Amino acid sequence: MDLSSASSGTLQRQACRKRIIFSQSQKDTLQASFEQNPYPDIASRKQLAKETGIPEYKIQIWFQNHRRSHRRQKQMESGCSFGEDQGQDKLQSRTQGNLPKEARRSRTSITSTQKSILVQAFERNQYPNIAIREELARQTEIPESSIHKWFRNQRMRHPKGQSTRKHVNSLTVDLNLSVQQDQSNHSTVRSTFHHFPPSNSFSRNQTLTPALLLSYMSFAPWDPKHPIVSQAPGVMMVQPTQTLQRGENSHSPLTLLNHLSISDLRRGLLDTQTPSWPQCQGKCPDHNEHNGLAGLHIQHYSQPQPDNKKQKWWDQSQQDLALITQYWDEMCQALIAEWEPPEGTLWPPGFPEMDL
DNA sequence: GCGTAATCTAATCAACA
DNA sequence: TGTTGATTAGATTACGC
Repeated sequence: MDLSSASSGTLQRQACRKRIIFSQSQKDTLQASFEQNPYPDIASRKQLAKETGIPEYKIQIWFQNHRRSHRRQKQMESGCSFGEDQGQDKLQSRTQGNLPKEARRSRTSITSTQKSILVQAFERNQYPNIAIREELARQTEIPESSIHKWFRNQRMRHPKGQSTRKHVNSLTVDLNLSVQQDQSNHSTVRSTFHHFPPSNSFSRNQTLTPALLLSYMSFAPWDPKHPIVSQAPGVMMVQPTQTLQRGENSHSPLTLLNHLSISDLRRGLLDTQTPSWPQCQGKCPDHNEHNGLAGLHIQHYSQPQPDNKKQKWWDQSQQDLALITQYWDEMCQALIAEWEPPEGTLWPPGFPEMDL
């Protein structure tokens, strides 16, 4: 199995373990145990697992969820007051750390071989779905639940910036984005190509977001001392916006050669009030979604996104994309209007006649 | 629509090299 | 003592009834 293949947000459904429904007798057993002790140790959980036939890690999750709903219920009963109950719960939960040695699951020791497998998988995907975790469990002979914990701990302890950067890079690869520097044409002029991805490379799950567009643009080697605007004969190719918008099957990249200042475009985009980036309203629990790129919101595609979120995001992106392309058109038209091709400008073969 | 299983982050404890 | 596996609370998502 290719562990990297199932890593994108497209696997929303497969990403989650199949939900099981406990039978009434199983619930009764768990409930009875909960009333005796809402914090069962590993031995009790294993005993419950044996009695109910439910895997031990699921019992652990059941207790976690049940404690939470129990707390919520108590809060409701006490008029939503964050008072003593919560404090007691917190105290109780924290004292769990002082439980006797046998209360916790024995610490899994991971060998260097096993670790190298996990690290490789982690480098490919920090959020493995159940299929990948189970495959890793099979490969390493470590329980799947321990693998899940290992990834959780690894994400926590791994430098965020590293993963974010890696992620942006992977997006760049995914979208066939490339920035090429032509060093052959002119010895004194920096001719920079900016290839936009073929429009058909934007799938539902690989949305060209404004932030992505900007992050792509930021790859352009902008140097204020050496603006990209060239004084040399050059070529400007602009793919019609409609192709980008309609997603037509065009493989010819949108190319700007020599005459477009990326910083201008970027400034224009940032100055534009209309594109509304998805904002975190109030607190935003998913801190991973913040990478500080110009205060924009970079979607984490490696993490499965809920469908409703994806849909909103997609809808938003469609609107934003339309605005961007509209701005793009305006920019291009302005440039075309102002630009006078120097004598001797060579048009590429098959390049359509432009009505200048 | 609701209850809840499954998942996430963040904080913390504790085993072990 | 630092590293890291295990556990917790709290928040959220989404499945199944």
